[in-house]
Amino acid sequence: MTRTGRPREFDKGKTLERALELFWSRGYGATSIQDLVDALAVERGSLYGTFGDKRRFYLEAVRLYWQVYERRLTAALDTAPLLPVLREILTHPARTDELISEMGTPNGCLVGNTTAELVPHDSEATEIVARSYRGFTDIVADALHRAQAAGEVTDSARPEDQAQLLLYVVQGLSLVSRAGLDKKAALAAIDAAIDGLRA
Amino acid sequence: MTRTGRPREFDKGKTLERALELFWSRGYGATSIQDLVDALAVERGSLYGTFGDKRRFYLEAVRLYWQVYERRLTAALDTAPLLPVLREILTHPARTDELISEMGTPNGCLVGNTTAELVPHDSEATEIVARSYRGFTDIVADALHRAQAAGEVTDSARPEDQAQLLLYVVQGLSLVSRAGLDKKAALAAIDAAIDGLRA
DNA sequence: CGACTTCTTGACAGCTCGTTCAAGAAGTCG
DNA sequence: CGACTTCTTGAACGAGCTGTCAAGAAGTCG
Repeated sequence: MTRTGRPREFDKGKTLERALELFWSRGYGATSIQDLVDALAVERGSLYGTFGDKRRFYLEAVRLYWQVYERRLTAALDTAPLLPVLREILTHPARTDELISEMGTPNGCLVGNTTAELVPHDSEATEIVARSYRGFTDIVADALHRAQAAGEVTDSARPEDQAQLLLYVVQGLSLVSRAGLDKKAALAAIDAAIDGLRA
Repeated sequence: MTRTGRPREFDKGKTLERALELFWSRGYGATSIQDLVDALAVERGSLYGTFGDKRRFYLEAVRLYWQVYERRLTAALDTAPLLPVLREILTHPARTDELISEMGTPNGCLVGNTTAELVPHDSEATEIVARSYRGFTDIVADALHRAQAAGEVTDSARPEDQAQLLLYVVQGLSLVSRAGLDKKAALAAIDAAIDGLRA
């Protein structure tokens, strides 16, 4: 029996979501505990008591991010025709409306950012992002498989390989766009990729 | 006239190259001045006197990286047929043999790594990587233009758009591969991309 | 040789950061 | 109320970092 003590004064879930936004926009290393304390209105000791150290806190945020993204991706791709939706997803890689209020994504894809910053030297982070990538390709490959069967997508390549290629495209777009997004050029490139999938 | 004083005891160019390797493999933030001092066998004061502060040092290394890569890319793409070479470049994004002795690249593409770590909040870094990306797409678009004229590459999309897409693919591959490279899957995805360019 | 310039060395200041911890506050239960 | 548990607060610690600087070494030039 856990004898109940003083109740927590903040919402753990909401706090994790807000920390996710901060980590997302600034990255792991550039987000200090003090930044979190200021933004979350929760003191250091409480953060440590609730979430463990900074690294565990961050990894928990990444897990949440992927969890939400995976659910939205699965839902979005369960439709026909597939290619228009796929195009939309590529151009808005993380339209996770449930999580962030602003229209644009703070800074590309959090999984990609984590890869650049912590992988491969942090093995737990490596496992999380590897699983996320595998999840993405599995979901997309499933959808492409259906779309191939429906005659919408070319079967000149296996769905898994097409999905892997799309993963590269999303992550590349997300990364390169940080240096300044030429929307016209980006859209044209995405269209070229989508056209390459057409049957 | 500059009265000559005590001569420098280390080779500036070689030192920059070795610093590049270190920055490449560990990233900007994770490479401390002490790491550089140990690896380069040059004391702090000399580094500061020769290269300015850490940030300028790093940006100089990135400039060198791109300079070498650009030269090799231009040379490599000046050939026909284009697609086999393009495939090779995608799968070995930074085979800059002149710079590194080992076969594999220390850690993806340094320009991509810089993008993830310093862009957009560092404006000088942003300009460097943006110029590099533009250089890449210019060179590749030129080659694709020739290959389209030769009937090797499909003209269903503009060469610039195809080049932009290839930039995304290289950077995406470079990033995602940090989480563990499934060579079979990666090659198959690249092949799918190359096949999509075929006329 | 002596004046002058530049490079080398490594100690040091100053700062930021992650993490800990003791003291107190806010609950529950008997 | 009093014992017990858990959460809160914020000061303090120690580690690691970047950048500086004074003293000395190694050259050139007159």
